[in-house]
Amino acid sequence: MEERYRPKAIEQKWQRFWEENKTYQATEDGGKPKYYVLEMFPYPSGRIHMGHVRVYAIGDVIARFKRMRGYNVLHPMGWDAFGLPAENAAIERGIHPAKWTMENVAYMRDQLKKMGISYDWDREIATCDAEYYRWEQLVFIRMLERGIAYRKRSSVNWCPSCQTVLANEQVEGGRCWRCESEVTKRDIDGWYFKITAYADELLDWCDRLTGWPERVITMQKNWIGRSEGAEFDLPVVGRSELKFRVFTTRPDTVFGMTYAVLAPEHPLVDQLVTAPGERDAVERFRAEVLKQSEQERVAEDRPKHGLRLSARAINPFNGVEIPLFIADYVLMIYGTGAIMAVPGEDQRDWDFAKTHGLDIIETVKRPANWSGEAYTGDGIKINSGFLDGLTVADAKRRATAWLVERGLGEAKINYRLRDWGISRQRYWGAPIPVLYCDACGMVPEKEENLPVVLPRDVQISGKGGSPLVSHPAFASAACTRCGGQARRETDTMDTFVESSWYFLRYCSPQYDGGMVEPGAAAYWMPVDQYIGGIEHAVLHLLYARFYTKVLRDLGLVNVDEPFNALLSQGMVVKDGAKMSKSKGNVVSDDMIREKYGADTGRLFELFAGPPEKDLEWSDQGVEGAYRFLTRLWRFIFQHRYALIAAPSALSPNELSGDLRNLHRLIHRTIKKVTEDIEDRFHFNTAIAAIMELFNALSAAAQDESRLDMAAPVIKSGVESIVILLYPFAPHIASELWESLDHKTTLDAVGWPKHSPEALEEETLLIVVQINGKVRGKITVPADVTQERIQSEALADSRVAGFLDGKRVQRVVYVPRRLLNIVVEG
RNA sequence: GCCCGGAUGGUGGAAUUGGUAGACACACGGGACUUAAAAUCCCGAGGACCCGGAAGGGUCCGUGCCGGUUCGAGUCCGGCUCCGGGCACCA
Repeated sequence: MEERYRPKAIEQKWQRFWEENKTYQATEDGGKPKYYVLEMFPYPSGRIHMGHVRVYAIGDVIARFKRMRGYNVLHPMGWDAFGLPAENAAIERGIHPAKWTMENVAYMRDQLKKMGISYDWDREIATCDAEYYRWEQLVFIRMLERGIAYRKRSSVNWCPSCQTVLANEQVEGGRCWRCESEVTKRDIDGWYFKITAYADELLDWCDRLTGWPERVITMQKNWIGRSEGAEFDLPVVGRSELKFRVFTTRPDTVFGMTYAVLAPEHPLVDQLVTAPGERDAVERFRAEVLKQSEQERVAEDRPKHGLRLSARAINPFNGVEIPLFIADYVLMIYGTGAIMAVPGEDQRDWDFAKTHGLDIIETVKRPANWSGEAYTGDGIKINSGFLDGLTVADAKRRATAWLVERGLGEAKINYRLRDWGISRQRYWGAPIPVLYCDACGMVPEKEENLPVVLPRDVQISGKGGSPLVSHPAFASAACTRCGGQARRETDTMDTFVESSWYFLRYCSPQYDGGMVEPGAAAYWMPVDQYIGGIEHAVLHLLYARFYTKVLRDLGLVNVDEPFNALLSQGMVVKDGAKMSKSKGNVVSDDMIREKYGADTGRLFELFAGPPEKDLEWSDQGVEGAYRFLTRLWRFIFQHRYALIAAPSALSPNELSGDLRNLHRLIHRTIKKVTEDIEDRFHFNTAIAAIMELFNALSAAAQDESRLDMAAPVIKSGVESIVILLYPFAPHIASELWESLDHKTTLDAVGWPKHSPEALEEETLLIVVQINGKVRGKITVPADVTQERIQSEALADSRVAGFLDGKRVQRVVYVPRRLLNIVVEG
């Protein structure tokens, strides 16, 4: 053992040891319970920095801890290797996306190894590997057969900068999630996954995902946006052949309907409007709506624009004729694209009615001191014919029943969630395995032809769309049905498809009989603990849940949900912004490792705060972590031979006074660190407890005269610290363990158990309060009665001074902790 | 606008179910070592005020603000303020 702590040398030593011994290789055998811990895999964008390291450090603590606790742990790593930045690099620097990606992978893999993260590297995968995405293509064909994948022409979100379509989940406030360009609308043919078919199941399972953070569940529920209501037809006045369907969540308010609105692009509008003058007005209105939807969509409190049509509709409930509008606040994409308007009980309708001078009928009795506009609360129905006197909930049921009895409508559930658009007009992604034949139309690729390999020999210019379109060998192919000339699909899949099942592939990464070897999936799935950033609360995490359910229905896995528990870690922040290359505020992990070592970098990020909170980067904080490891190193170096020589058998009964307290602290620390890691993932307090124990040991070791007697306790304390520190700072812990003359490695040693006997206290510190204020503290034997404590407290001179002869009204005793004497005045 | 979080020393953060607020660490101040500095080690510390020559001792206030429940509130309840996040014409 060297006197100086040289992190670089020992980190290399142990990393080599782990690699050579395949310490972290996971196998399916063993009588141990399995534990699958996974961090969201990274996009190989270049370099890992300390902003990225946090999630891996968290995952590694859990993986190492669980191994020591006797679990068979799967902890894999791979690369989300398809995506736009690779293409952009190709455009900017003329490097092929594949080369750029794999170079980044090589560098980042090396970085992760140098951080000492305990991955089973034999299971590494990259999603751009044809042996990976071929299974996704096979599943695509299966989804196609079942109608879960389908093609349609639709108005889509288009990112002009990325030159591709985006899914709804990938648009944030009208902007692209990646490049923040303003998203526009386009009518385009594309492929969709029918996630809406799973809307109910995705929603129902939200309440069973008890290991997920509440806010992620809330976000997913909101995103799915289930609403129950009714649908029915409104006939058009004087045109018996024409009617339109409306959806409402408030069928109880039908008697308050004073007008109806169609979305501007509603197909009925063209049939309703025949007079040339009105047609022009409609077209002008539509043009205006289309224009504003791009720019003013995000604007707050947008005024509602509408155009009154000459046609009128009939309220089927009371036969009343009502005016009909087209208006921008009704969307074609939700419900039926048409609404009945009830300004009395809907704020949007109220706003519109006010600006257009329309009637407002109240159908729910307002509370006594109500002063608002539209009333959306509960109450008793009024002005509502046969619904009068009912509550809102009862009236909803009655109104719906009324519609059903007459065959006019039905109960209906609508979702905000829309099908997942997966076509991307880009090169660097997994090819969609279908062909278009002039004679046969769309035909799937034959299974034996899979994978449809993404060709490497392309020119990427960034202009004129995907280079696949002009790649003759790829784009033209023989029809799989008639053998005739066919055109291959040149869109590629959204990269979120690859990340929707990578956790499955880790179970059997080499398996060539399908996506996953059934036995391996049955053994490892689901992921027991998933860790990642909150930014994927509705993106990746919703897609992966959906895709898993599809795979389950295809018989490929037998789990309903992919991730049993989720930990959403906070960002690493520096100078008030998230640490990122584009912000220019990154701290390189290479530099941290060079100066302090991987253990220090990890320890700092774990100690600075609980994982779910944002973490403020602090150079001094890193220094502090380094100082702690150095002090520990030096302490063990100094006392090394005494510690090795000291006997280790200990019984609390043989100890007295300070040493017994120290012994108790050791076991209290073991208990606390165990619980902090296992129950709450509060690594910061676990590390604080370790530091506290070390401070106590240092103090005990200073008294040289008693060192002999103290040695066994100190030895036990030091060894406990080294073991407890292992998940956080594995290299230094391993080295210190070895230097204490241990032949087995820490992975084999196992996690310590605290001894309940050691925790027992022979004396108690009782806080004495008078009227709730601390007035004294007394030390009493642990087995003492309340009466005894009370009399001792009253005898305490300080306490007596405060009592000052006042009459005691009441005494509250909290066993073993506190005595509160309540006095008059 | 709606729905979630959050607010504790100079700073990051502790405080298990209501029971000693501020663990641990950073920064800071003082001291030791040193020719000097760095490193290291030791000591101090929420604020205001009081007693004492001093070492030391004491009182009051204090967890964003106002109120409540309780013997006792950082923790529970009601009402606000500010900050962060999500959704935003979804009928």
